[in-house]
Amino acid sequence: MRLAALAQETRLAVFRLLVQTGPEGLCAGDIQARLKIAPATLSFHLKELSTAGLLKARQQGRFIYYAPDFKAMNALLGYLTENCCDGGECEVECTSSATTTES
Amino acid sequence: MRLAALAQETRLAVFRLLVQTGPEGLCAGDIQARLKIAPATLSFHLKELSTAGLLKARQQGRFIYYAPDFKAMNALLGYLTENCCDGGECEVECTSSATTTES
DNA sequence: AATATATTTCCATTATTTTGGAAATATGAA
DNA sequence: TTCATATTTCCAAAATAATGGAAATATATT
Repeated sequence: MRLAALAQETRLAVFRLLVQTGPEGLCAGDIQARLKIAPATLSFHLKELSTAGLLKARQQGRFIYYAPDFKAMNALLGYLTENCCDGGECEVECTSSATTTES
Repeated sequence: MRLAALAQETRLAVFRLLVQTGPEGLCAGDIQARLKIAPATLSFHLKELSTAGLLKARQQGRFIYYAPDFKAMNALLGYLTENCCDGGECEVECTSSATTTES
């Protein structure tokens, strides 16, 4: 379940960081350094997010880069909009331009 | 955390049912009958959703009606769109008209 | 091959969430 | 007041998830 993958402090933080970073992504070590998470723990969450389809991983040398899968995120938003925002005054709008949201 | 409230099978089912039902809502007993959940369990989840701000409850006689809080749902979608769908090709669109999604 | 670094897997521990029976509370009806 | 129904709270058991140290794996460098 994609929702469940995002519904966890640490994972949401990781995902947000990666969204901010953009499509190039960050390698595990960088994420670790930025968010101060034990390697094993981070690895666990990265797998969780990847399994859910929210992250794409690409190996580069001995680094593994993780980047958000925007398509998946769109699908999730689509699902929520369709199934959980109907019948009502739904008014979601996409700010395609970076809305620089400080942590 | 609102995400966490929705990120649970049973609660998502409850919320979807209520969204389908509309602003009048359903009383606990009806939800219970439809989704076949033990009363104590349902009560627990309803509280969870209410606490998260996703449901509004109104008492009517000895029945308690629960209805989705569409504003809260919009806020959640807004948050996700802002924070988790930036930098990318985000293209969420709201289908304000009922898109009859069968369970 | 030996060494160094990046990341993951293994695994046990701890923490959190979910579940539902039974008792309690609330409201209404007779 | 007594009885019936709706819902919740209490509480303990069961299930699931998160954490991180230590060992394993993978890749690169010398």
